[in-house]
Amino acid sequence: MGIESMGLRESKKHETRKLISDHATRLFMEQGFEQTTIAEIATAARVAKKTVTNYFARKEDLALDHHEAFTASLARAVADRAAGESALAALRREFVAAVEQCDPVAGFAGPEFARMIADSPTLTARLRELHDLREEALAAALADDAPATAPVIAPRAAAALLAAAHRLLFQRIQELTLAGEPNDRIAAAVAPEATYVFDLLGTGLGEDLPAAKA
Amino acid sequence: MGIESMGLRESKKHETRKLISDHATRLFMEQGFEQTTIAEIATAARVAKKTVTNYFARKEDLALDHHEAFTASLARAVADRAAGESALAALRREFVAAVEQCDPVAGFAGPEFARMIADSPTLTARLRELHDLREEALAAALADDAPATAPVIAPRAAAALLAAAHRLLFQRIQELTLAGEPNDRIAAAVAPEATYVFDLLGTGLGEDLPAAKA
DNA sequence: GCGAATCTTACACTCGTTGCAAATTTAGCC
DNA sequence: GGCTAAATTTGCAACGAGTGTAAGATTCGC
Repeated sequence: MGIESMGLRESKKHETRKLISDHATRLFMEQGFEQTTIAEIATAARVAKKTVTNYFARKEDLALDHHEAFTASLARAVADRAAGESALAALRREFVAAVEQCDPVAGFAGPEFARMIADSPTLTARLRELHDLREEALAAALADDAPATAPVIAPRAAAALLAAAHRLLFQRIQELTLAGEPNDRIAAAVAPEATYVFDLLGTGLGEDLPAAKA
Repeated sequence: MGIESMGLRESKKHETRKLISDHATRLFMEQGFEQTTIAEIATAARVAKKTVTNYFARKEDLALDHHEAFTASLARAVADRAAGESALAALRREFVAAVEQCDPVAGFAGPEFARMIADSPTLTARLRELHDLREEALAAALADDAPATAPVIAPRAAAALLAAAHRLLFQRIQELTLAGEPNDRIAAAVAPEATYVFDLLGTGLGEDLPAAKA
């Protein structure tokens, strides 16, 4: 159902929310997250400070709002995969595709956005939490498909490793973004690294990888 | 060098820090982390509130103070391993040993302590950060041993997977502690799960593990 | 002792967050 | 259109974490 199908009250709520969020994002980019106060955002959006905190329970939510797509991405890829495809193959395919189209879900954000997160301990912590939620959702999806004979830890173990791979590559993309690399060069650099990481996930660390001590 | 070898000033600083930390820990256990205020801790320790925040920059540090041993544990196990032993083998051995002796570094804490963390979003976030720092330290240690021919992502990839395994098993121990299990039963339950997880790390997820979709 | 360095303290302040009740706006109905 | 009920916005007050500052107290090196 779209905006047209809701009443005036509900539609105004969406407007107000977007109004606040837009001003917040702009100020965060201009001044940084920690340097911007909620009172400042309220003034810019011409609403009461309490209205801001009514819509967004925590300040972090003003910057990292629509995380639903992010936290659900891995679980969805697993749940939606074709019959016979392994979870690893599905997640690998998903990541490669996301890199090709520079999907924000994979870590592609503007340099300003990446800078905003990197400069803020609060946002960095929140992002860590989102990675965790993503892993939990993945574990639940894997548990749905797990054979009854598998140990109970199996889906969580697979989720931990798969989510760790995605998180590492996400951070790598962020890192290159912060270094000023354009998206196409980032994609070119990360693609072979993704191949390496997912191959590693498939075949294991082995007994002497990355290296036995000389 | 021990306490006896330092001057009066330094020795009093240690006393004051321990005094504050002890009162804080006691109050956290009695009332919960979020329910205890810094002012309350200061009053209990008979010092100024500012003295508390001088010693402990953040409230979380009052509960999770000596994290050095934790964040360095994986990197140290890798750096100290015998010649010829793989990083995976060393970390596996390290974890098994930690479980056998119910080491807090592996996740063994009293039920009250586990409850304190689980009930506090602040402490949970801080613990997440400590897991992250531990992974970073491990990546640095692995990078020291990595052959020059390996891709730059290799040590970070191995660290991400190895740290994810340790984090998962840590959480599992916490979870069983919260469920009221005694340490010996936790160790008995986690040992085979550790075997499973580290085997998985060694051999990889494969192409149809944990399961291809039916 | 005595000056210098350091630690402790009190005070004031900013900011995120919450609770509450009044004022405003919208919804549903006559 | 007008009226009541519900929801939203607002202002105000308060709490708690964290910071800066300057004065007082303690310790150090000589």
